Amino acid sequence: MQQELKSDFTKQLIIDKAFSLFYENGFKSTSIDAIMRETSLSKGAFYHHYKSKKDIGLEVISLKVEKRVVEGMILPLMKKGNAYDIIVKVFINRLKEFSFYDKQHGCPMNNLINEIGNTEAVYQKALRNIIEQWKYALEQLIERGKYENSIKKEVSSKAVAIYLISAFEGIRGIRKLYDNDVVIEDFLSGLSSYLEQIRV
Amino acid sequence: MQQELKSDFTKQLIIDKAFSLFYENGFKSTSIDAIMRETSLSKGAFYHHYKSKKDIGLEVISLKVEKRVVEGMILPLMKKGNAYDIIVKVFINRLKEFSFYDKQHGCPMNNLINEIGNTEAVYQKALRNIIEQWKYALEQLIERGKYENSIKKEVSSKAVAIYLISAFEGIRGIRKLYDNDVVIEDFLSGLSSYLEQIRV
DNA sequence: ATAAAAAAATACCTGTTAGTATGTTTATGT
DNA sequence: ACATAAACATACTAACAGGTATTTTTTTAT
Repeated sequence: MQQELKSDFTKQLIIDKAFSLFYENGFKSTSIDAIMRETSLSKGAFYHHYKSKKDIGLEVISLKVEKRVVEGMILPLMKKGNAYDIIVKVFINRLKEFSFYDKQHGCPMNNLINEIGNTEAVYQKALRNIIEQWKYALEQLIERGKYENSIKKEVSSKAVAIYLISAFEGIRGIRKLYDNDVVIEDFLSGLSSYLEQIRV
Repeated sequence: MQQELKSDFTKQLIIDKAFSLFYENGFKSTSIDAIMRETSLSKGAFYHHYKSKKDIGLEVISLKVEKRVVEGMILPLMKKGNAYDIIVKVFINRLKEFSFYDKQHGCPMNNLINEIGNTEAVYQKALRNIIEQWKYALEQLIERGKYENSIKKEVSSKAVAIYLISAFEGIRGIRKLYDNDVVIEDFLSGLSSYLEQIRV
């Protein structure tokens, strides 16, 4: 039992450090050596727990990246309350509240989508799965908003959902090119106006 | 004179092959050896014309990537005609007309933004420069549309411009995760509705 | 024709990479 | 207590990376 705890702890440590390095320097630029240097463990420890770099990449996507999107963008959509208000709150507030570090490094998911999203089918599938979850939750909320009469009945839930997600991921990338938030402020203004148009 | 032509030809060949490989496999995953294998020339030829990988990266950005965005998304905005119609045409049509290859590999600029946009100041600047040109041209066109009464006077040109660009780049990344165009069709529906809202 | 310079090729160097083979330490079940 | 297996460490390999040094080939100006 003590052994299992130790194993779980080590695996979690490796995943956490791997996520940070992938986020800061990219997936391809991060070596197994660099990850294990961060954990203060050896390469032997890594290959005892994971079978390849691809393996840890998939673990990071499904455990860390997905968790981040679920907690930051999906679960908040499922709360009770006015559907329109929830969308505004989640999209606008999340963008406003990113740390400097997060703004500088962009969206971990979007970074991976653009760096390795079309290189290997397994990465593609793991990342697509996150987008699908997000898209589905947002579509459901918009449907609810139409039903509860806080969102216009004429809008297409699918269309609004993918349009919102695309815009959000897009600005997260573009912001990486700047040293200030001007571009985010303009974006927020555009987003607010857009949301006004789907409001009932 | 013959020598200069030869030199120019070789440099262009290297840039073209480098662009294709960066686009298909990413910047970091593309080696100088791989580029020169494509040109059927030697490494010596590469280092005769360029001083480093960073050097060719910047050349590809400012000559190939920028050209692509300018020709595909910026110059078409500057044509004569109804401003609103031009925006619809450029954004909708361009997205519809991408080849399978282009849809699969995403936007070369967006790929680079997310892969190396925050690693080196020189890359950041070169890529930011393209975004700024695009943003400026779009803002100008929206202003013209307001003046000519094809676009609502209440909208913020800056806000609409960055919102449109973000959404466009965002969907180009997300599309990489899929094997079909469903996500693009939904996006186009969302984009059309959005544009309807800024129409006078 | 020939010297100088540009273009390109060859061979190499040093560091890094993912991954393996093999050993040592630590926990576990009997 | 002891055999077994898991956890981890050490040392290595083979391929590949970016870059350099040096030589050969081609062009150009005189």
